[in-house]
Amino acid sequence: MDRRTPVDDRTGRRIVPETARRADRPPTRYGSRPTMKDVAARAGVGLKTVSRVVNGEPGVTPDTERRVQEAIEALGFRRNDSARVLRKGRTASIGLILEDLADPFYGPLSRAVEEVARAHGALLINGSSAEDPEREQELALALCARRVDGLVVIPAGDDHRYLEPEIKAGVATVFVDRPAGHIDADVVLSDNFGGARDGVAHLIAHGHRRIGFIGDMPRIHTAAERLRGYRAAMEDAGIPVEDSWMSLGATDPERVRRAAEAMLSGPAPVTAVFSANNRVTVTVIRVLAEQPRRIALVGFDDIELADLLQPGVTVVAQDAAALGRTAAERLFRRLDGALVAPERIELPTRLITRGSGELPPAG
Amino acid sequence: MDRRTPVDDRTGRRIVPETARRADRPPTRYGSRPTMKDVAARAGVGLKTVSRVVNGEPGVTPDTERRVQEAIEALGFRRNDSARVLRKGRTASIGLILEDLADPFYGPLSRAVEEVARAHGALLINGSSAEDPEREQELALALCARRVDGLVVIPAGDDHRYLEPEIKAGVATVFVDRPAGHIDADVVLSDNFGGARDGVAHLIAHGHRRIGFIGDMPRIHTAAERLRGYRAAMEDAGIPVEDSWMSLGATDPERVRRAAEAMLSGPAPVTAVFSANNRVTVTVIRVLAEQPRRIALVGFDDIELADLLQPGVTVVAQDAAALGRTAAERLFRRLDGALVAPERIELPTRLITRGSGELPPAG
DNA sequence: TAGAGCCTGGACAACGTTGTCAGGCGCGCG
DNA sequence: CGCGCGCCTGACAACGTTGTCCAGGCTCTA
Repeated sequence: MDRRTPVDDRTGRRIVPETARRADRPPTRYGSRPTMKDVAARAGVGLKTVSRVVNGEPGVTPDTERRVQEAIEALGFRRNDSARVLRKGRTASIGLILEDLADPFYGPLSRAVEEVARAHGALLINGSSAEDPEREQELALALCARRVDGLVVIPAGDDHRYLEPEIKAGVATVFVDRPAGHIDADVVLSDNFGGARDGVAHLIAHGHRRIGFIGDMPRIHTAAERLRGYRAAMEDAGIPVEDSWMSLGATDPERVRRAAEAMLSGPAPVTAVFSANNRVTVTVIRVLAEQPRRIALVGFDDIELADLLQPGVTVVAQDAAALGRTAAERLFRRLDGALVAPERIELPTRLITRGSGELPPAG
Repeated sequence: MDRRTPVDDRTGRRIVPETARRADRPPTRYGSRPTMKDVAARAGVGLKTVSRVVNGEPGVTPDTERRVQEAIEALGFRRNDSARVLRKGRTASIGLILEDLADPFYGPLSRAVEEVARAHGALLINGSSAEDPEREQELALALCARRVDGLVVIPAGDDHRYLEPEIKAGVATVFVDRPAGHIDADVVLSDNFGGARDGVAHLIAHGHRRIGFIGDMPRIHTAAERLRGYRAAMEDAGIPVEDSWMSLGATDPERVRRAAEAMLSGPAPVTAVFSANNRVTVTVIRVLAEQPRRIALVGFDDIELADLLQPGVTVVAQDAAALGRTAAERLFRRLDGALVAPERIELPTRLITRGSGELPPAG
């Protein structure tokens, strides 16, 4: 490292002052902004004429338009959209509330929502609820106070009656990944039940009967649905499920590790595990790698590099981008006034076999 | 899958109408919103008194406050922040422009920015530039028109003079991950040069002399700095670098694969590779897995599951969350009026050894 | 009991933009 | 030559909120 510049001991940061401000910079007062009135005065025209030019409205002589453009350029004018919003009623922005921006599952989802918003000329405001219903509500209402045109919500809570006045007032609202609670609204979901059932059936088809299930907290809809899928697959195959094979709770590595190790020990350990989301899967992979026997694994949600592990990880993949895209498109169609009755849309999942789900039961 | 509900053949979506709206719902006109005036009328008080209650200002009798609260409740009133912003000048929101929300590197970064914003009572508006300078500018100016209080920018372009009027007008602006072009502004960077140099020196220390470098397009600052670090390490060790060992360009899998395969073939192939970002690393791992000999690898940026591969992937990790946090904190300190001169802050990187970087040169 | 001071409440303007409407000018037609 | 029509242009109000300022009523004290 370059040792000539001072380094903050505690943080290790290196701090270098930037070059001094260039001398030719005009002495402008900070914090002031030219308005259309200023532009009008400078161009020697009326206020409304400036508005016409800025918005590309017809009815302005080329000569006048040029004068106005010059004044705008000279003053560095930029229209104040807050005032515009106040006047027009629409903000051309939508809100997205998800659980955690840093979770790799939500990256593609929010990117997809953003793309659709961009195509409709809208900006995206987003916030993370951190799986806290109160924070979800706080965020949603703050966005409504900003008068976003619409809201895409990945619910943390299970009661969304607080949004009723907003929806009535015209905020187009679509729920994604999990259904809304106690209100009628558009919902876009993955086929959590079917996906989990297919994944577990896949393990059964490869000879497993003692299959473990490790999932998220049961109050979360997706977790409950995936458990239901597991139970359905086992029942379809006529396999009675033992309580010790199922573990639901927080997805932190410590708990998941304990749960997995419990299922894998004792007199009749499981020979396969179904892990019900990406965070759980990552920890389960670590635990299985330490086992003397090869344990089969199918995970819900795809994972980067899953194909490079030994063995490759078989997963039930959901299409996060499609979830986001579908929800956002529906939101804008509603804004265009096309839709009336709320609908529930379910997207299919896809089983991707890579090896871990095809392992035979270990003696 | 449940076969009783209709399925759209093309998309595989299942569509179910939600239950009919509840009958007890009052017939409200959509799109209308009560204002403070309405609340005042209903409560039988003046407009300003409502404002006082809504903002928790003193000088209102408990009895009056109760009456106002009841009216707010009854009408479902929610303050219109657009009008508030217009009046007050501050929006309590900041903008974040990054390259791609879906890139796992930017998830923790934007999450960190959001956390800091939240602590300051501000919302986060964000957009992706898709590495397109024009789109970056378009987004930045749109956010300025919304009168965001500040801007965190991961630059796609290399000329940011277009932001000068905005910064002068008081938009607190901080650049992250890459420096700003042609303007003085706060910058928060990782030590790309030092990190790359350390990573390459690590390979040299394990006996390698023929070391390849695969990086991003050289116009991107981080890519250039990491290449500089590679060259410095090689020079420090007195190893002359051959042109065929270096490859810079787009990070799509096809190009990276061709580049890696080229370095690994021929009469004197490289025995180790330094991959200069997360996307490159993922592809290089795939290519190396197909090679008959064990090739050493050090990558810039950490990768999930890197520890579970065979061998584990040695990386130079940067702290994305710290980048975002530092930038956002600086932005808010500037908003508080504490800062004057722009600074350049550099965060250290960390070498994490997991096996792939410690392999000896293969015969 | 009267005056001073405090506390509560409300009228009014202003924030910067856009929609409405009317005025002025030039040109074509009768 | 005069009238009417159409095209530009600008004055004005309104969007919903907050800051300023003043009025009225109350209490407390001399």
